[in-house]
Amino acid sequence: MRVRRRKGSILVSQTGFEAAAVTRLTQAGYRVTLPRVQVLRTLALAEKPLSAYGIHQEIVASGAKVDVVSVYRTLETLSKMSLVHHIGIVDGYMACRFDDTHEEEAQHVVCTECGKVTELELPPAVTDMTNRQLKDLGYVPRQTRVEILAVCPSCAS
Amino acid sequence: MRVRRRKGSILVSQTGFEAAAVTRLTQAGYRVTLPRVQVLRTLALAEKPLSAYGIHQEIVASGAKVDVVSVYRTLETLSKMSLVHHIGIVDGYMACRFDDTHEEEAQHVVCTECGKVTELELPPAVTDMTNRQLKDLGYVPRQTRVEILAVCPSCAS
DNA sequence: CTCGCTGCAAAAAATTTGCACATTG
DNA sequence: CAATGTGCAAATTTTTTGCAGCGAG
Repeated sequence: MRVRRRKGSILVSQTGFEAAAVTRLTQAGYRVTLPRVQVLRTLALAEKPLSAYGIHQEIVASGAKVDVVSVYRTLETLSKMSLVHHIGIVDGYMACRFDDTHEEEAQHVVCTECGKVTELELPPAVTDMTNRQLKDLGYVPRQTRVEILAVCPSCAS
Repeated sequence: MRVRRRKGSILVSQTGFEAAAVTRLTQAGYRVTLPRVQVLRTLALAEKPLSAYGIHQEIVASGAKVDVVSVYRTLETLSKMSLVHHIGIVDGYMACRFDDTHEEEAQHVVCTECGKVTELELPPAVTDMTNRQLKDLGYVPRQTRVEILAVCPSCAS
């Protein structure tokens, strides 16, 4: 079974996230186990970022069962694979829907009203200017993570 | 006792942080209490962000004593006053050394090697472009918080 | 003096570790 | 069948709440 691959940061279709993730795990030599699928699925359906503990509660509430420990360990793995992102501001994880592993950048808007988080792509100029300033100061840019607080369209209306 | 005040985001002198903070608290109608001073002092001296719990441990280790609860409550107050910033990526608080309350913006670089965090000011062009994009998407920008991971000058050498 | 804050006590929530056993590929 | 990953048990660490009493202004 081959993965559909495209150039650039093409968005993977909503429903395809889980399938794509499974493939990526397999290709990387990880096993596809129940806890991993459960976590992936939970995050794929989540409206807002969930903490490790929260993900566990969600799964249990839905009738299934996993150990909390497995959730923690799973999140470590998925993070390494860039299949999930950790959002610092709200301390929660969310599914990363970009097809390629854009490990170098992560940009999110967090709605201060409803807590929803959206992954976005800032214009390259922004990233470039930021990186240039960092270099001027003697830093070596690794990963530019931008977290923005704002009121989302539906809450603003 | 009058505060020295300057226009714009002028940096308060390192040692003056505590004094300035005390004045700001007073002016805002907050009381200047031991726990608050302890937390302010601890953060003023800290090399890297400390969690609430970590701050408590630090204070206790130094021979003084406060209740953990007070540290948590103090941090809430200081955050509201923008005297301290919470850094999401590393889940820690750090002293905010800018004189005016620039509540709308916060930009920090976190060193992936040593964990040190530096507050920085990005060129207005960056902020402007970011805000414009957000508005185009229907968002109402509130606070643009930028957290960047990089290797700091001393670790890079 | 008088609220605003603190400390204490205690419970709840979140995270971590070690080891025997189950399961994927 | 051999790692790799899971569940269980238990300890630890971190955070929250309610209330009586102290002390900053």
